[in-house]
Amino acid sequence: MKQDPMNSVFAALAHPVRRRLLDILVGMPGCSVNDVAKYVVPQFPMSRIGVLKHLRVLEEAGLVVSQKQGRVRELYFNAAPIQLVYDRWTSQYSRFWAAHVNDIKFLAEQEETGHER
Amino acid sequence: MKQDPMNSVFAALAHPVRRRLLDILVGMPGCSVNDVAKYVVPQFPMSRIGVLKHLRVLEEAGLVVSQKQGRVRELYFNAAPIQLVYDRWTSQYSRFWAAHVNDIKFLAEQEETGHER
DNA sequence: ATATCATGTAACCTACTGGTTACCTATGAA
DNA sequence: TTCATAGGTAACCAGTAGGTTACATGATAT
Repeated sequence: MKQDPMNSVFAALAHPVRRRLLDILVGMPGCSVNDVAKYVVPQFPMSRIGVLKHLRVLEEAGLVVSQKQGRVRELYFNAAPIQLVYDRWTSQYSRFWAAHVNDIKFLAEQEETGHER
Repeated sequence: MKQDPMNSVFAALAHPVRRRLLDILVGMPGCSVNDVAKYVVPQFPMSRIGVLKHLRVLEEAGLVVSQKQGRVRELYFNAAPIQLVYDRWTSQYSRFWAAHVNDIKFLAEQEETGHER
């Protein structure tokens, strides 16, 4: 059905609740399902099951990986699918990105020298 | 409804036909609606109106801009919204991109020295 | 052992997305 | 003027995405 694996990634990123979920997992890796629900529900009112279903979409896209510890499931963000998308798009649209490569080089040097921000 | 302008960008990118349309416009800037339909329909069988509706979604997200010349509409890809998304995401997820910054630096130097590929 | 808590499944409902056909408008060509 | 062509609107329809409640399961704490 989804012959293109990028498709599920784009589809997963299309919903604001799922992007928020990724934000939360980036900031708090290893979060449990209930924890993550506590953080997202005030902004996007919905039931715990709603959150669960969004998490499943993210997992099927490979953007979230999880590991069960006892009865809690630890959730982690996985950047690999996004990087795949990025690589393909930059090679295809590279000339449209020319204006930004200097910013990226700057960021790269910041990372190398250990400077934060 | 869409308080976040990034939302419409992500939503627009979520559909494979719309991503294909962007590809076509990157390769053939100034294409007409009918031309673009001729290219996309063999891959994604649908009517001209279907293509038209996808184009509208892309335009509302700012990913496509158009300009009417006589009775034909010239369509162009616009990278600005994608770059906005990219900027916000890299600043937020920068540490997850560390493994790739060297590739990006390499790409940047390729661009500077005018090397293609 | 029992109660509680974290997670998951099932069934269902609503609204919107993605598609269609039919018709309309306006420009360019004969 | 008349015809063909490029584009657009309107109305409609089916499928699925996103949400719910109710219930089930399995691990932990008392």
